[in-house]
Amino acid sequence: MPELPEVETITRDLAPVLLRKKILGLKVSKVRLLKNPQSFFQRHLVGSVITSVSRRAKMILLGLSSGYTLIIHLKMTGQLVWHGLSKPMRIGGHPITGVDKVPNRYTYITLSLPRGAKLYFNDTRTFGYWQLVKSAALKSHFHRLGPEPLQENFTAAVLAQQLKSHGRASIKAALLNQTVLAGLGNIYVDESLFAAGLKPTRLVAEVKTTEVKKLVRAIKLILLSATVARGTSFSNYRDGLGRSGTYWDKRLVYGRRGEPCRRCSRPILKTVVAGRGTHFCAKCQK
DNA sequence: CGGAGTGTTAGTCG
DNA sequence: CCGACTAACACTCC
Repeated sequence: MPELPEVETITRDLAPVLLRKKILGLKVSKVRLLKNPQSFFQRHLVGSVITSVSRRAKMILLGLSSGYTLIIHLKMTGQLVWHGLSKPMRIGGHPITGVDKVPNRYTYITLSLPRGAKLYFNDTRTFGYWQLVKSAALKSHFHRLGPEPLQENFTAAVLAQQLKSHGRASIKAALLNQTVLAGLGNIYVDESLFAAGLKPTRLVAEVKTTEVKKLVRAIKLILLSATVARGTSFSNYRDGLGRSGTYWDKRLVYGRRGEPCRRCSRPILKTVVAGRGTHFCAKCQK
């Protein structure tokens, strides 16, 4: 499901309702989704207070008073849904057709919070996970992860450096690689490559310095406007304010096979690159 | 009904 | 180390 803009949106929505709240209880019906033993979660998660809510790459991070950080990865179909007693609110995640209520049959983890509030984790395909890592060890835990593309210090020079050891890969494969750059996924890689005028199959070694500059501008622009739009959603996804992510309407190539290119009117093509469905315009991308 | 495809990534193999 | 490929799983679409 979610790439950087979606996870960022979910994180921002969750922060005000989770910050400084004590975790009163934990219920798990699919232990496989926990990366540490459930007893470990009982000890270091339950009873602790959430002291920070943030994002790194496509992961949501809850800092805890126990000295641990809870890492939540939604992978393809994970959802986080917060419910308060007085003010039901749905936060994050994509719809599960015909399953509007929580908890439902895909709810595998539930946190109990003060005043009867709950945080539900639903995940149809069950690829997502929860993991506790010592907060002091977070840096080394993430040491292989690439830079955050929306940070000021992410520049063309930085991307060029990151791409250096991947000269024989396609530019699409490299951008999907989270150790090269953190947070891009299939939608925003296709959109960024279109915006930069680069064909997804182009070998990294063949990408010129001026093109890396264009690419960095494109990535920042796309991710920023997608975040402002509160992400992309198929179908009837709702964010924390009950609205849909609206980037779907702004996308220029993803999921537009056969439709006219917005720049040159030629039909958008779909192929497979790096094992993923890939959309591009043969005329506008070289 | 069967098979392909789905927003991710860890693991395997060459 | 690098990169291609696949599996993990459940569901939708054709």
